[in-house]
Amino acid sequence: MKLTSKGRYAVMALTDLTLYYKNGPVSLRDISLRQNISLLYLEQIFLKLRKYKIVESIRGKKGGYRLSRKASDIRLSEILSAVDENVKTVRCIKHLKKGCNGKSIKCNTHKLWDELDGHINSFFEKKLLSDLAHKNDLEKRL
Amino acid sequence: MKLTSKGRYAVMALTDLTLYYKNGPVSLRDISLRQNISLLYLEQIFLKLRKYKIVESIRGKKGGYRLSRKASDIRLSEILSAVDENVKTVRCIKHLKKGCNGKSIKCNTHKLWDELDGHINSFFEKKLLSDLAHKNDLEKRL
DNA sequence: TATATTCCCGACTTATTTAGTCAACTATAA
DNA sequence: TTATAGTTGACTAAATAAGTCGGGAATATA
Repeated sequence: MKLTSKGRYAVMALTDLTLYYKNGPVSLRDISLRQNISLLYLEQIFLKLRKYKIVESIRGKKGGYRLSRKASDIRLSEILSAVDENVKTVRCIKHLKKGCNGKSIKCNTHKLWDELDGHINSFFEKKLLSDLAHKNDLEKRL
Repeated sequence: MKLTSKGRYAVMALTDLTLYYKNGPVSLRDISLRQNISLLYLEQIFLKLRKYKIVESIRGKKGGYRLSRKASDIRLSEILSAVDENVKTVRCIKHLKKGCNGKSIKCNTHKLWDELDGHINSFFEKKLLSDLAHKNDLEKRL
């Protein structure tokens, strides 16, 4: 089990965005340089974040992105599901085809994976973007 | 994030083993047939389970495997780590190379992943093999 | 002792997913 | 009118996971 870098990057980038947003929007170029994430890859990621209304885009020169809500209103679970890091460990569907109908021993372990899903999801639902972005972290570095 | 099928199979197979063990050892062939998991793949998995002293093997005709301890003494975390499902979401090492030293904003999110690791690990540490294998599940099907 | 069964083990192939790139476009500030 | 920055789909490369193969060793039983 692992979290892929896409979700990690999304969280990192949004933390950066939260910290560096002041008056104007923050460009991906800047985030890319600061966080050392490929610009082209960031574009892919922010496309999804925009579709899920986590960020808003401003085009053109001086353009960039800004959060569409307060950081304290954005759950990490939303971010991860936006970039398709679906915290869904196992789907029974595959097995159904082979005779797993929820009654047989084959399904003995399903409840376990369901519980696990719930366990992980609740972790990310409790965490807010604002929990990660502390202004003082930023100031220390300047 | 997802749990791979290797870990899933390991848990399924051991649940099966627990339920079907009576006097003699249980062969992988039987588990393979009941759980619909490739025999060759099971061999791979049980090799690791044996190395980690979760099961013991009995060779030869009428051979097979048995648990090396009571099911109530086997944590799921052991099973998963045996088959290399290391529940380690992110290692900072990769990033260190690119300048992540635990102080910069790049590491802002690390604490998060560490917490997540702990959260998931504690889930699997609390769960025992015996929690999954209930004799009555078996009897219902006979 | 011969044979079938079962575990043992490394190497190999294939499939799937993730990570990252490219090219061509649209909008807008200066 | 030009440089900047987001938009989009398609593409490639790399990594990982899943699964297979072939040959070997141990042992119960006939």
